[in-house]
Amino acid sequence: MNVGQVAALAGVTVRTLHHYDRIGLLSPSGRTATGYRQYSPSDLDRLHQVLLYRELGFPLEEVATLLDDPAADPEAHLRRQHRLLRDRLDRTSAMVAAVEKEMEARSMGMSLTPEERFEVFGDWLPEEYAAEAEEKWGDTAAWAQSQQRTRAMTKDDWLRVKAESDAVERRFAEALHAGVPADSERAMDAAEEHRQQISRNFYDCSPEMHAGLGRMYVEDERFTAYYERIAPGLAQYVSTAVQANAARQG
Amino acid sequence: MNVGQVAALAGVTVRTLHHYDRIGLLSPSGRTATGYRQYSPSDLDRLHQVLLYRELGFPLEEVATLLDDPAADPEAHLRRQHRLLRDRLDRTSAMVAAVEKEMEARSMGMSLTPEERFEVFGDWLPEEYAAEAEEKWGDTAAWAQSQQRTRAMTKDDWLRVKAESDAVERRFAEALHAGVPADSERAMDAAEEHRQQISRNFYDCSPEMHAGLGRMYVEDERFTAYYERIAPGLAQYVSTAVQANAARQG
DNA sequence: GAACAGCCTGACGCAACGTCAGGGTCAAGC
DNA sequence: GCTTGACCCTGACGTTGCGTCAGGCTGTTC
Repeated sequence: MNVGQVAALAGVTVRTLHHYDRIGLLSPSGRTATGYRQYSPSDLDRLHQVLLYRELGFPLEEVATLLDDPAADPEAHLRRQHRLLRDRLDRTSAMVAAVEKEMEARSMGMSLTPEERFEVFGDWLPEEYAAEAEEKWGDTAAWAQSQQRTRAMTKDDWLRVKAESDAVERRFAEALHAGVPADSERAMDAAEEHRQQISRNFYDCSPEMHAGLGRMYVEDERFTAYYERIAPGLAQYVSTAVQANAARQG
Repeated sequence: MNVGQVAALAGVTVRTLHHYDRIGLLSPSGRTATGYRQYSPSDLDRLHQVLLYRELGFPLEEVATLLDDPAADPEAHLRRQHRLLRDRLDRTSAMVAAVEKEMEARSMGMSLTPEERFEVFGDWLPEEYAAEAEEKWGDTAAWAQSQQRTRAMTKDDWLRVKAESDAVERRFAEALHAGVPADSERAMDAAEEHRQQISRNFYDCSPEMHAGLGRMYVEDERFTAYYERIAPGLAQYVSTAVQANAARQG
């Protein structure tokens, strides 16, 4: 097949295929004597994968590394795509629900607080993050353990985990609001609860690892944003409490 | 509120807010004496809308025209956002189903045809298109009529409409495959059926309007791609048949 | 009053293409 | 065998939506 046909089949432009060729993401396996690109069935396979990952928001360079990884078999890709798509499904449902909530509120003549309205953008951990996390920690024991446990979780398990973490986040927020110092006993106790929660639900989280997480809460702006959305100053607060707790343990 | 706080609340970067200010999409309603941006609650409202439309894939310039349209009240935006989100939900479900189908096929040791695998990218009419269509035809009587009728449609109605149009597309494809000329009686009859289908389900489609549609099938590459995915050469075939039929009527 | 986080305005960089420009190629029809 | 029109090629520049410094003011805190 030549470019035009492939483009029509896949619903992309010819220019896009040229681009993928240029950057080495998808080079047709052959050329005619006159230089026309010739796409084989396996090229179409690859294009299909590329488009799925692209749709999920992956940068093309990352798509290339994913697809060129010899350790990742086709089924692994399918499983990952399936998981990411379900994540998106959940996220979109949440947004639909949020819009419906707002419509309802409006029709009753009331309006929501800004926090409530931005909430849905907050329940994040979107596709991009999942991929980055895997790249960062994919080869650690903790990641493997976490993957194993979360794979076995049912919907109910997830709700329970979410409720647990909401609760500990509330404890932090209340302590902050009450003016309790972040390195106080009370805050450190919440931090310890946080650590044990992670250990129970995801992976064995040592105080050292927990301290590392704590640092990330202020260094990675997405984590910062997550906590700041719950309460201003909470990211720094949790970070300090977690690190103080780690020091106390050690 | 100043930039940093708004950014944390909404889960975007400060740079993004600067950008929105620069392009006039969202300018804070005030500045301090020293030039600091000050965001009011209504600025937050607008930001919320912006982020929703952005999430749905609208270019920022279009978001601006949407939000600055004095004729569009907040509820209209909510309704549109709701519709677009549900479209995305349907589309994502379809993709999940497609991946599951492929996983199943693989586990049984068989593989799908390329057409089957790209199908899901094909059932298009995504968010962007809906917006463009409205911009193009939003002020025509046909558009209003179509909006009115489609609003009243149930899920079952949609399935029926989809089945009808699939059937007429198959008639075209079979005629093409059989080598029947596009301006033959048989092809023109299919075209006439197509026109009446549009008139029944969407808006009164005169032969002239139908001829215009026909031209678009070869001029707009997305329509072309749609028909080409059913069968190679079908876009041109349908276009010719539709225009020949219009000439026959006139 | 010194330190440090937070804000400002340029200005350049980048990803993923869109969009010509200028020029060969292929199939169909005369 | 020649034209015509659709299709292909390779540059090369343009666009969107920010990221990422750089260089400099502001505001709070100890």
